[in-house]
Amino acid sequence: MAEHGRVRLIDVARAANTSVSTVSRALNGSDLISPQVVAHVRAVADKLGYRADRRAQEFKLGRPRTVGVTVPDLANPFFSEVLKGLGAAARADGHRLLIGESGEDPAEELRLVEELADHSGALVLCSSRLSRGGLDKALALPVPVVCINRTVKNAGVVAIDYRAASRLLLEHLTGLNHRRVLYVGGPASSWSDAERRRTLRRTARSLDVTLDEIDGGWSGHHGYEAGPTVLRSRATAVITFNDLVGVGLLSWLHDNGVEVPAELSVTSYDDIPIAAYSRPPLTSLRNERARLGELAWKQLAGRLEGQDWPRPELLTPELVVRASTGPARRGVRIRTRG
Amino acid sequence: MAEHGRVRLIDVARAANTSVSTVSRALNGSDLISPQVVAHVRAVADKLGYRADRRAQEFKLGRPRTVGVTVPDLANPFFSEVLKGLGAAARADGHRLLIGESGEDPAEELRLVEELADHSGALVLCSSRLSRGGLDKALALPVPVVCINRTVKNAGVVAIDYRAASRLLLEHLTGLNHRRVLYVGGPASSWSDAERRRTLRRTARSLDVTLDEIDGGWSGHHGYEAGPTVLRSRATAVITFNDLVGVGLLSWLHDNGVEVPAELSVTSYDDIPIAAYSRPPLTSLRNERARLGELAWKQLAGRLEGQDWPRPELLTPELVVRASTGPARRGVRIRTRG
DNA sequence: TTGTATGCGTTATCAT
DNA sequence: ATGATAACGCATACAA
Repeated sequence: MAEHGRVRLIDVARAANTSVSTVSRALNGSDLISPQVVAHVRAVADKLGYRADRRAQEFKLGRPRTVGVTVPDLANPFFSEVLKGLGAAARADGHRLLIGESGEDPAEELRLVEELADHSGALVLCSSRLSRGGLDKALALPVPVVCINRTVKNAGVVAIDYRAASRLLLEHLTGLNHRRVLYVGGPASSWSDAERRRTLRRTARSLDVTLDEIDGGWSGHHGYEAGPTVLRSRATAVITFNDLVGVGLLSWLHDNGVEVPAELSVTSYDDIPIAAYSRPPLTSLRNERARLGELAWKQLAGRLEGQDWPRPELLTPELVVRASTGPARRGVRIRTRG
Repeated sequence: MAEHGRVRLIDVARAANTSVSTVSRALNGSDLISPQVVAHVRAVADKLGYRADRRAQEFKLGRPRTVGVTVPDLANPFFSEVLKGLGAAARADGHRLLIGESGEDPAEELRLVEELADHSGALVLCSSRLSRGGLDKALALPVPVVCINRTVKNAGVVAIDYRAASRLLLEHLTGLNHRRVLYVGGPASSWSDAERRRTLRRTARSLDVTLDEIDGGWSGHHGYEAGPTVLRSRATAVITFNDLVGVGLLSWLHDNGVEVPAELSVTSYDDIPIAAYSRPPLTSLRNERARLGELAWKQLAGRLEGQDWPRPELLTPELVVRASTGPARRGVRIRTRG
């Protein structure tokens, strides 16, 4: 009967001696159809191994039930967790995730966004590295957009409350008598990095802390390579862009005989799993990453139903104190070797 | 002109005073059309902000240019790297990635696979946790399937050569005079774990090494929790299922005053980035994860063009020796405290 | 070189 | 309760 590769509705209809409409209705559980026919059609469909062509269905029905997502780096557990939350929430509502990784490259992210928009009914930009202009282009696309960790108008926004985050970090450090703190920054195009810097500066001022800043990056080797500069600084505590950078820095400090936290305290944002297993375990800011994804979908779902964008949602992190932070050393640094 | 939300081909045709076919051809660069018309149509399309409905295009053209992928755990850098390689290769050939995460759950993976198959033209199962029967169902789907790190018939196969891997590991350890080795295993449904056990046993026998095994898992806390059991064992060296487990174990050992590698050597599979930054840095097996993804796509691409499945491809890992392995201790364990 | 008409697989509208 | 048919947006075989 089915001489095509795939069994179609019409094949089932023929085999069941009825019409495509009847088969369609029977399979979709329409109530205006006789139970016997439904049973019969179901049986025939099963026998033939019929599977509805979901693409054709969605094409006919309208908007694709697919959510396009961009992340800067799939290997960063922060983003994996966001994707988990987003994926679970979206799937609960019958949607799938089309994922693209920009490799921290704004130009690539823009290409990605346009490609994804062509196949998705909605877009989520995770920690977008897009330029202002790139973001405008993304928002001009004919699909609703939610930004995670970046504030924009005319879009959904879900973000970590970095103001609260930076305050937690600095208050913890001042409580340990640190007065001179160094921030090892993240990727240049990162809004999160800019925001961390802004809130750190502001809070540092209010707490009478001297804040120095250097450029860093997003991964372990950026932290490792920042080692020498960190050592030259006069700071007694370091805040790194994220845990990956923090762990890399810890590694360099160990390799060069700098005792943590006796000589230098290290702390960071995100609290990904390895923060607990690093040596020493890293004091870090825990955030509800999966929740970020979940809320992003909630905003999209509402928007797709015609509602207005809600107000930006800010998630407050929680400080997890571990062994990498301790009382500020007094006076000059003790060098144990090197 | 466009009273629908979206600008369609026919809207452009009307605005350009021509027909849909001409517009279609002009936009797709058909050669049998006059340059002036092409220019005119292009201009009109741009002015109207026309974007082709890629879904309709693909629907019309046939097979969806989407590759469905399942991974057990998005947060494991091993899988992120595979996804990077796969995504890059697929995208270079005009395909996208539909990603699903099973959360290490075979039943969930099966649901996922069927859902993904409905929207994809091909499937890649990464370290599938599917039961034998589940796998059969997956292979019966009307799309070609490639398995990464799992061997099956009638499908593409790309995997790490665990035989070579286990040999590298054990020869390294015997070179350091270890004669009693403990393997801390992975998830029960993992083919990779079974394969690691099988090849370790076999190689251990040939090298006259006593191999003990305990159950573990896939993440840091599995390693941490294996600590007490590891300590009770008489082994002088431990091999963990992967680096995440290894790092967790290292953390427990440190917390409990066991010196690595003086008292116990620890080594592992995968060499994810944190292996280099753990304390001590972890001796591990580096593999070309991104390449796994790349090769998976190559096999799929060939298959989609009608070729037969090629022979399974095995990637040989490389041992990266770091500070977590050293000469076997002699006699009983020295307890520094506890 | 361009336009008209058909079909991809499905759902929904309109008859019956 | 069921069947014939139009339509979703596009590409293309065929006609002109």
